[in-house]
Amino acid sequence: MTRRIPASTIRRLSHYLRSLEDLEASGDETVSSEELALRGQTTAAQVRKDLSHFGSFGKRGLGYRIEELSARLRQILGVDRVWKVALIGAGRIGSALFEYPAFESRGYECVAIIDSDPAKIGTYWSELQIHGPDDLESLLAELGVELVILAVPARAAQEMAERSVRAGIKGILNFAPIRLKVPRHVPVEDVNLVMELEALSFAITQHGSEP
Amino acid sequence: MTRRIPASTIRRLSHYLRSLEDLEASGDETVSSEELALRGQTTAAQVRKDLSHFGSFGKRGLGYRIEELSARLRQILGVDRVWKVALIGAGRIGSALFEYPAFESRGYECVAIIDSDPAKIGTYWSELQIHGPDDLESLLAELGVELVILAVPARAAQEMAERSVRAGIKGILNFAPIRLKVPRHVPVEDVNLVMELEALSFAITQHGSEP
DNA sequence: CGCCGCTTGTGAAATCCTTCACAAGTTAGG
DNA sequence: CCTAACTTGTGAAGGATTTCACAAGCGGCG
Ligand SMILES: NC(=O)c1ccc[n+]([C@@H]2O[C@H](COP(=O)([O-])OP(=O)(O)OC[C@H]3O[C@@H](n4cnc5c(N)ncnc54)[C@H](O)[C@@H]3O)[C@@H](O)[C@H]2O)c1
Ligand SMILES: NC(=O)c1ccc[n+]([C@@H]2O[C@H](COP(=O)([O-])OP(=O)(O)OC[C@H]3O[C@@H](n4cnc5c(N)ncnc54)[C@H](O)[C@@H]3O)[C@@H](O)[C@H]2O)c1
Repeated sequence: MTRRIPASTIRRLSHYLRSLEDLEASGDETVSSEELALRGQTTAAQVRKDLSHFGSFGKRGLGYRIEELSARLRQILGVDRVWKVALIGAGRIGSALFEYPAFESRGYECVAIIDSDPAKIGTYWSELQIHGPDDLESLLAELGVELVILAVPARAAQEMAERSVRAGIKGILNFAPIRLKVPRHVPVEDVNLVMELEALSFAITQHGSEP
Repeated sequence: MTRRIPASTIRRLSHYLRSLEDLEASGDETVSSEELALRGQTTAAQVRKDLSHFGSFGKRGLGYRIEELSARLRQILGVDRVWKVALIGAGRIGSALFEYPAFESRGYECVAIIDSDPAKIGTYWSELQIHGPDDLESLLAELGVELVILAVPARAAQEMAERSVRAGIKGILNFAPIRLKVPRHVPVEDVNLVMELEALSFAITQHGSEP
């Protein structure tokens, strides 16, 4: 039942989970694929197919038990536990991310901050002291860091990625606008603002010329 | 020749454009689909197919003239001109974005900042005075704003989106973790950090259980 | 208990996207 | 001018994902 899962399915699973958390708050017990589809900008069939990749969690005639399904989704997405994260690059985007509460409330706990700026090294963000990059490998390894958020300038990103991999981390969220070269077993998610804007301007331009 | 274009094609086009800009700097005159594929983490056939959606820009036996192709890509992506952008929400993520230089250097010019915090209204970021949300519609319309970057809390996002649309804007880059409901002709790109992290933890979890 | 209305899970069909494979241009060189 | 070496542009094939459509399970009610 669990073969190769489309990336788009995973993104939708995240959506479903958020919808379920909203529903949980509002007291309902069950939800149908129809309702979930409505909130997720997709179709009921798609919801059922997405879920069917991982098993069958619903009851015919009734729908899905909200609590049960959200627990199951958390398990599938791997967010039924706390992930230890290191932030590399304590600049503008790094500080916005560090203070973003959704971060921690979703189970991503920042346990280390690393920056190369001598003016920042040694200072504290909340309880966390900012470290220089020299002892990156041992620091990450000792703390058991699994995820790295890379928010350094593009020219430093490849090196920091390689050193993080050497420290044994398991995945990278990369904000630098370059394609990182890392071993195949280390997943990388890229966040690229300029690309998002270009997708927008394309869509707008297209729209004007083709009604 | 230009039918419905896959979203993935557009993302790759952005990549090609960045690669071409690198190549431009390094003096070469032409580039092959092979070379472009190498840099873009894709295949030569994919590059040619992507481009063929929009016409034929290469010379057989030779490849693509770098300058010409990058100009053409800029045209296709709609970045051969300056887009006027408004930033709504001058908080942590808003300020990181405002100071991000890639922004302006790629033709996205911030011409207005809007925030509801009385302590921020009236203050300046660089040359730009922060406005309150009261006169949002007239402000955006007068300035001819086409793109909005929405960086307000989730609960305020839908309202700000609707008012921006009423002001005549043409697209939204949305950082709030909700699905905006806007007219079909207004494209929205969502940036959702938590979803990216969940994709990572899924990939990692999966990897462990299925070698 | 049996029927009804509802909703899931899932093969099969349809659609969308990528890869293949090759005819046809292009340049260089003899 | 002819051939060799390259490289594009593109139908057709192949693969992946989405949509369709319906059998089958479930709860409620008479
Ligand atoms: N600011 C944004 O809105 C934004 C948006 C999208 C992407 N990005 C990307 O995110 C990255 C960071 O952007 P920023 O705006 O926060 O830049 P920034 O200059 O504000 O911060 C970068 C930080 O990284 C530190 N640094 C530099 N080299 C380092 C190294 N080798 N090891 C550890 N730390 C190092 C610097 O000291 C600085 O504190 C860049 O790649 C940028 O392109 C930024
Ligand atoms: N901080 C991050 O790293 C991060 C990452 C991803 C997404 N986000 C999302 O981006 C949005 C902003 O996050 P943030 O961390 O910058 O929050 P923030 O609280 O630092 O900033 C939000 C700003 O919006 C202003 N605001 C509130 N209501 C407004 C309204 N109606 N009109 C105009 N301005 C209004 C506030 O005064 C504040 O300045 C949120 O939706 C958040 O979920 C943040």
